[in-house]
Amino acid sequence: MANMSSSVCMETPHTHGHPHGHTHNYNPAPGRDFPLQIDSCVNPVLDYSAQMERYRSFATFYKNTATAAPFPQTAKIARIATPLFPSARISAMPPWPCDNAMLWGRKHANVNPPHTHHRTAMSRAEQVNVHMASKHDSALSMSAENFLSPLAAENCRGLPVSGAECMNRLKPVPPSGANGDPDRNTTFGGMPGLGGLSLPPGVIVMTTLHSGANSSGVAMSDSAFQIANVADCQHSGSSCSGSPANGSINANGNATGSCSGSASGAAKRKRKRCGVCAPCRRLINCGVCSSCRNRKTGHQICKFRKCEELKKKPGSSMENTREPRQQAPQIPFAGFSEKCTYGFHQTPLHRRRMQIILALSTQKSGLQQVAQTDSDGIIDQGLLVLSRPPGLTVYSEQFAPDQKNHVNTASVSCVGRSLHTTLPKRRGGQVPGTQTDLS
DNA sequence: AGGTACGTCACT
DNA sequence: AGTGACGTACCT
Ligand SMILES: [Zn+2]
Ligand SMILES: [Zn+2]
Repeated sequence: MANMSSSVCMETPHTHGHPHGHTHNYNPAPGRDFPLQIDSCVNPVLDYSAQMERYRSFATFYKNTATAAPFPQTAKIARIATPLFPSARISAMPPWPCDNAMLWGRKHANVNPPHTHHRTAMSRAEQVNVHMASKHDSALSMSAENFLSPLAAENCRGLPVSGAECMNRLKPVPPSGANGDPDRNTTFGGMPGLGGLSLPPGVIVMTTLHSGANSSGVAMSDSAFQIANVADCQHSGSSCSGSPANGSINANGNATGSCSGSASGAAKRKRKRCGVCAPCRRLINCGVCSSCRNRKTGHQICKFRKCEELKKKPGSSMENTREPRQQAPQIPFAGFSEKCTYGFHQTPLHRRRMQIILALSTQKSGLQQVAQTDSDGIIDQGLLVLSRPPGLTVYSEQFAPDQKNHVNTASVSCVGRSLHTTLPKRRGGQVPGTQTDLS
């Protein structure tokens, strides 16, 4: 605690990549991590609009019909979400109506190991996951207090600290994951900056103007939280090429190709989700689609999470067969083989400015970092924050307010992966629940 | 045992 | 095509 402020790592935007000669400096190669940079305001938006419309209708329906707890799992979520969003406990409402504990890394994802799947059209930098559920403020109440005080932006600036100190945060923390009791000091709980003024080890500052189109008044904060299951390549050295048995999300040693037991079981073999497509990377159930609503009897995954591959007919795209050929392109998460939890949060500042915060945490080591916009500036360049290996490297990359669609989109790169989020500009009682699986 | 979700079918 | 239901594979 004494070093709350001293443990802050912060780089200024000019660093643009090689502040300390860290191992994993990010080369902002356009087209690599952010191939959609240019049209990121187009495709994602379309996606957003489509889903938004859909969600609205669902939400409207539920607003009128459902009353207390349309989603019985809410309590569970609230409990699970607590470490990140304390008020969730208070309100007993999840940030979004869904029932997915997996999103917090406590559930197992049944997916094909990456190397057995031939990815098709999925760019890892694709932007997806626009989740919006029309709800009331109750659902939003968790935002501001839960994540970061609006003042934090001001307070976090200009706190030069050596990367070494960031390493202090690397001390192992009991995997809250076990489940059950995610009490404070786990995951984000140990992130002092999220509740008050000081900041966690890493701080990125990305800035932008919040073109608040309308709503001159101050809006409440919105946030989109994401959990990333960072399946990494056995840090240092052996990449995860061969065995899927390393305990990361994609590595549930299942019988993907090897068919456990009976080789010719044929017939009823269930295909498994690819784990890499956009829907697969989405970890949070929307809670409002037909599958979510009908989960009890339908036994179907959320429509927004339905694997693209599984949507295809079993026969098509010889993908289903075995043959790995070569593992899907994977970005090395150097020295980072843990699940990573991250959340975006935006808070309106004075005068149309919007602060975007990215908080990131590994569940096991407790490594935490936060990236956020500051109140004046220019975003463009990302800066990097970090701690050294096996730390995280976070770069702010892009923040783009979209006037027409009233959303803000933020993209950052984290340990080689891009994270993207879309947040509603106005409070409107909408709670984005986006997520991206980084694996 | 219990949860998740794939495959499939019936109904609309 | 969308939805709801069921059986059940595959997990923990
Ligand atoms: Zn859904
Ligand atoms: Zn998939």
